[in-house]
Amino acid sequence: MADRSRILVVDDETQISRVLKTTLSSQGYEVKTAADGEAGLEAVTDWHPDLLITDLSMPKMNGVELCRAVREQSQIPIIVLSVREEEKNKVDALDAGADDYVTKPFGVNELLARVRANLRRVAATAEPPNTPVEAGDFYINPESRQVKVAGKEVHLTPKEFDLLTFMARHPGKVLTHRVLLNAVWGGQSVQQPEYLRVFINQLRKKIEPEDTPRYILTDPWVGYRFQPGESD
Amino acid sequence: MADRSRILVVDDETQISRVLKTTLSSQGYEVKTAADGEAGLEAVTDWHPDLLITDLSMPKMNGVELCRAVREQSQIPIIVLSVREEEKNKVDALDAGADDYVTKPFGVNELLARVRANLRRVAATAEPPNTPVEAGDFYINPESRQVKVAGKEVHLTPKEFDLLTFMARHPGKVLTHRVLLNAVWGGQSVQQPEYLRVFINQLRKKIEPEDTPRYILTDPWVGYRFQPGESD
DNA sequence: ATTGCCTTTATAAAACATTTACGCTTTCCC
DNA sequence: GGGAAAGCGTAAATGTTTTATAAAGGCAAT
Repeated sequence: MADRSRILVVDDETQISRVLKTTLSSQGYEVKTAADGEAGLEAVTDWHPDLLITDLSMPKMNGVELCRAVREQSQIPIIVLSVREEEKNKVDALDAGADDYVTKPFGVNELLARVRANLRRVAATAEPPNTPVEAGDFYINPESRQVKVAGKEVHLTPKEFDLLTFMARHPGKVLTHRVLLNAVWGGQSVQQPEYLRVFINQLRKKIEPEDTPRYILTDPWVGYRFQPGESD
Repeated sequence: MADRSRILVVDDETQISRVLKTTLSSQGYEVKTAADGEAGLEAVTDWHPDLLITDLSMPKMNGVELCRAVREQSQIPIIVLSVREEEKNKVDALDAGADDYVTKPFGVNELLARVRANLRRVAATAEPPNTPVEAGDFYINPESRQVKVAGKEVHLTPKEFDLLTFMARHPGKVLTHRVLLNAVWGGQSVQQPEYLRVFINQLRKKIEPEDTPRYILTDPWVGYRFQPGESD
């Protein structure tokens, strides 16, 4: 990442693509453009951009579908360009995995600010995957796959372990069903929310000391939240 | 933006235009006037004002049409001047993208307060949607879905959360029923205004410390307005 | 055949959204 | 003015979706 950040722009209006390319290039970014969703997805796979800017309405594959497809393979920030006050579509896009949206017509400076903000955010998020997680009452060692809760060792099955580890890496945040399913079972799976309930339940039986959950909290209609213990 | 803010006044009554120009200029704003909607739109395109004040009934192009046309190209705050008899038009204008309204006859200080409030609001707009909203007594974190009011945490259901978040992102702005319903329930929904009443009520019960609303204000016949606390 | 784990299925309970109802106030219209 | 209509706040009933939980079926490794 010491290199220049790569930005992929997906839009069927060549006029907008060209303006964006010029503007972003002048800021020191490396820029590529694609004219529709399919080409965009291909470019994500081949070129590995650090950030994706995409229009919502496009031929071949629209913005929401593109978001979903990209999320199958990558966690890069996605900024969506939407027209007018279509709050609902924006929400769909955000649900599909987009990180941000900018409403057309937009100022160049606004877009640049969003780009910087999103690149900065992921830079702060990156973490070494094999470091032990220590938080509150929990100690999780990914290498030995050892788990201790309040000093006591607990035996977890692989899926249980993956689930707990992922949640422990994002303490306090609400993790939607989609995110959790994707993290543990991978993108292409049938992704049935039932899995999640079953495994959350099993995890709780092994982890929660009392009857009412204290570590794994449920946010109805949204997802689950992991609270490692003591303080917030 | 270190420059003086530019304000465009669109009104066919030259008497009002003149008064506004004098008043606003004395406050350090740079002011231009236009006598009808078409001239106003042209001035928006050419002069790029930071804020627009417009009358509703005008020759050539009325205020509602002007709002819609301006919104095609710009997100600047729009304050609408309306008279009692034009209640309906006022709501139309707000739906068409206006941010605020002042009813004639109005006091100069009232108008100045609205101008300041609306200029201040746009100054703080280039944030990704997942950044926490901090305003007045409120702290709203979309990522953890955590809400704090005056330091105390409050649990909100998803719809309540969506509603509050949307309002908090547009503090001080008049939000019509249509806009709110659209933002929370989406366009194609049945859009019954009853929903809004019920949820506003529930939000108030969870948020308002006293009996008389302080944060969520109702604008009768128009919609609601969110005031995060302290000032204006 | 046994064991351990993942996947399904089934069902009761909980959480939430929607709808209905009603008293009150404000506007509208004659 | 005065009655009708519409908007608002509020509480409560109803309906739907989501969740917790147990348990059965399947598959691979031992």
